[in-house]
Amino acid sequence: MNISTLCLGILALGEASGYEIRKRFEGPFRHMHEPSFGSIYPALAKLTRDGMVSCTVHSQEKRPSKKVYSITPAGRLALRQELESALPGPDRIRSDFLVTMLFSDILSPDFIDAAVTERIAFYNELGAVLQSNECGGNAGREFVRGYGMAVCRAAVEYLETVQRSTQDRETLTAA
Amino acid sequence: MNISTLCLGILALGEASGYEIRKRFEGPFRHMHEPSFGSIYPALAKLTRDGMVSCTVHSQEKRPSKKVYSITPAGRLALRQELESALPGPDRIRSDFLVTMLFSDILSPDFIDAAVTERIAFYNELGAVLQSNECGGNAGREFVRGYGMAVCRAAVEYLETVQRSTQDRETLTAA
DNA sequence: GCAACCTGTATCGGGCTGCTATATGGCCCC
DNA sequence: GGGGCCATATAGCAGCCCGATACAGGTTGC
Repeated sequence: MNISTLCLGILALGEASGYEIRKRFEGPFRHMHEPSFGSIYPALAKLTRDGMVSCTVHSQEKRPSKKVYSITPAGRLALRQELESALPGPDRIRSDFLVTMLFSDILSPDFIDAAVTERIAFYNELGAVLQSNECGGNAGREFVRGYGMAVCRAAVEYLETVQRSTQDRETLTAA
Repeated sequence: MNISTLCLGILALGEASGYEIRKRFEGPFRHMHEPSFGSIYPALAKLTRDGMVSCTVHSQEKRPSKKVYSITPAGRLALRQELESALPGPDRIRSDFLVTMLFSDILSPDFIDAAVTERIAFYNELGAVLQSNECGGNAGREFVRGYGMAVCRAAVEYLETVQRSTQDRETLTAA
């Protein structure tokens, strides 16, 4: 799965500009992928060259004009073939947080505590964003939303349990 | 957080070869990072050049000889400074599975069902690997293990709930 | 007997991220 | 009122990283 396929998929749900595609992965989809502008714009250019999408320039008042892309029938076909060509592979994860925690023995307890506290706040916020995003309509969107919420909840629960047990230990040591 | 820092951290837990570093991220750590050989070997070469690690060749009978790397005092200092220089940023996730599910409306129900079933099996297996890995000793390792297990459990629960409700709907439709 | 797989190191192409540039307008604060 | 910062919008580039490949010998399995 490359960024071209990802863009094609988003455009299958409705036309959008490169900027708008990126924005969709900041709100309620940011737990599944976060493509950068540096990969989205070249991907759209290539898709246009290959006839998978068509592009029309929309002039806007008081804003820069934007290029709105629409998926073509050829694009829709290619998208289905690409997605169904194989079962999705395992998620690629790079968690700086978990790496930091893995080496917690050589770091200061205050730093570790701050990292955990920040992470709890982060997942609480993400959970709230997912919950408030009613979105409706599309079953796929609902699934992704529900998945994100389930994982967020589990992460917060685990982090809070660990934090409480750490605090208890400190209280005991102090006493 | 780059691969150099990651390697330095692993070496802070004990000396290892490039191959062994990779292996550690296949078993119980594969939910946090999966660095490739193509990034590990250049990283180790650079760390050696910079005096962060030292390298000795171990000849082995009936096996290729290997280069075993050890962290130096300078490396230990640099690792702490690097890790404590900022709180860890958000996880970078690329989930082909969630992307596929997002576009489930335009894919065949059989394919979606197969993808969900496969994913349940995957997380069940990962959960089992994490559980069986007693590891002990290091608090960081315990934390990462517990986190992985919590997330796995939540994912499986959610996926199974969705799958059951889909089956119920099919039963209703058939009746 | 030979195919398939494991240990082990290393390189290379290409994909992607993060940063920067560029242009324009709105908002806040001093 | 002007300086700084943020949002919209597109685009290019350096550098990091992944996946594939090469190479070499050993072991397991049929």
